[in-house]
Amino acid sequence: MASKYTSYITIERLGSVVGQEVTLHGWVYDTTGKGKLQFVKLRDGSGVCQCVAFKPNLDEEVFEQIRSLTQESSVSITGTVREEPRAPGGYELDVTGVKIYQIAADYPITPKEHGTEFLMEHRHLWLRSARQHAIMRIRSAVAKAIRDFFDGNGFRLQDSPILTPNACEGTSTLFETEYFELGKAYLSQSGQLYAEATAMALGRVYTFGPTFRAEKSKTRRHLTEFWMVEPEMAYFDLNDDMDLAEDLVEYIVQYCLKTCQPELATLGRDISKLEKVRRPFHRMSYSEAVEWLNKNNVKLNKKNDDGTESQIDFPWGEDFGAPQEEAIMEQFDKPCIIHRYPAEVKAFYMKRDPENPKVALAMDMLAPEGAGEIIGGSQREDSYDALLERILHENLPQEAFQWYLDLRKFGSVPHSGFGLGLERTVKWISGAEHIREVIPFPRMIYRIVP
RNA sequence: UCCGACUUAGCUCAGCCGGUUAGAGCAUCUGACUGUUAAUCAGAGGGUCCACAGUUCAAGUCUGUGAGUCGGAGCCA
Repeated sequence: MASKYTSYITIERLGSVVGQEVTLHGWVYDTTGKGKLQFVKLRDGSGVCQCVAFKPNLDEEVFEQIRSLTQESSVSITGTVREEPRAPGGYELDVTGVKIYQIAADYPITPKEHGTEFLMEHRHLWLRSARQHAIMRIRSAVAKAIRDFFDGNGFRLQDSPILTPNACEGTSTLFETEYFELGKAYLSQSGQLYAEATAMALGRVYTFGPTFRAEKSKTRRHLTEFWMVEPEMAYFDLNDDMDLAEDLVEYIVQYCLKTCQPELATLGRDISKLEKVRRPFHRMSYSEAVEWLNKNNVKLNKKNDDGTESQIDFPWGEDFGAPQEEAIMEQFDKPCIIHRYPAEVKAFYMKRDPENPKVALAMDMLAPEGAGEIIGGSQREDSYDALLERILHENLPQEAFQWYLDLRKFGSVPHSGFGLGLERTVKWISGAEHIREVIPFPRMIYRIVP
């Protein structure tokens, strides 16, 4: 990576200084030795470089300092860069000098196996290990791909508020806090309503920030605090919305393939699966999906009144759960968009399909390899009367939504948008087992430390 | 909120049908070693068996209650 801040060399740029004496600044990743020969793997955030100290070639004092280094000690090591096929990474440093900042004692995360509970308690240190380091670099790349994609397509970044006066969709449980004399405030579960307002001002906008859900979810794909990007576009209908979602996801995946090969290799990710993520993706309507489920005998587990369970054909009108989505996705090796869900199971602001008022112009994008839902979106209701009717029907406080209704009063236009979950996308691309591994400090129902 | 699992050394785990002084590997410390990749070899130290109550001659092991953690469902990104 080009940078003007090159006052010292970093490990990822070692290839450009072969034969020269340089000083690396970092932390001891691992040490091993064989008497007069000592190996120190040094990491500096950009990579890992093996440094070799051979006693007969060095001052007694320098060799003893090298020998005293422990895992995660902070140190600057000077030496000559050499190409060395035996070294991981291909380059090696022949040590000539060392400056110790701190000898670290009893670093808890050893190169041996650990359980996730232990690692999560040491999340602040776990981030230094190779797998987590690779995942965090992929997360950074996904975020950059998202910003590049929108910035390059005429979108403007418009931040939406995190403190909000009311529930956005009225369904999910929110974190609550006192807000001076104005009563209760809630942490935002979506910036969408505000994005609709800024889209009416700037045409195409996106909000990208943290979002909060107080649901007591305990699964490997849920966080209570996660990052979501939400584009909102004036004069986009549902088809435009789905096209944009496909373009975005294709761009993100291809960008990671282009810029994160070493990270994907560290994670042992099957690249060929990601290479297949090319437009066009699969699409099917909810009704087609229900038909497919019943044709393929994917039954719905239904609890009877007496507590027993029975398996029934999937009834039109019921929302899909994880088992249905997984069954549908098993047949695909790239994402699939399911659109036109029953209006009853979807949010109040989604526009009904003029051709079939029973369904909403909604869409979800499911990712393959069991990654599940990464996008949810819709064309928005743009008729004042229809939106007001929905608000009243859902028993939402009309006053709180007056500004939102105003958008349908003063120059209402067809418009659409969606939300893409950053962590779910990173989890899919990196192949991480659990969503808690793809955000530096995950917030989950039973964990807020560290 | 519902269902299920787990808790023994710093870490990962074993511990039989309840039976003597609690086991291994790794990590740590000491020593040997010129190419290690989770090095190897020799030695040393390291335990409130999650907590409380109960059954029993005897509980890490059986029973009950509680706590903590994890997984799944629902909700959704």
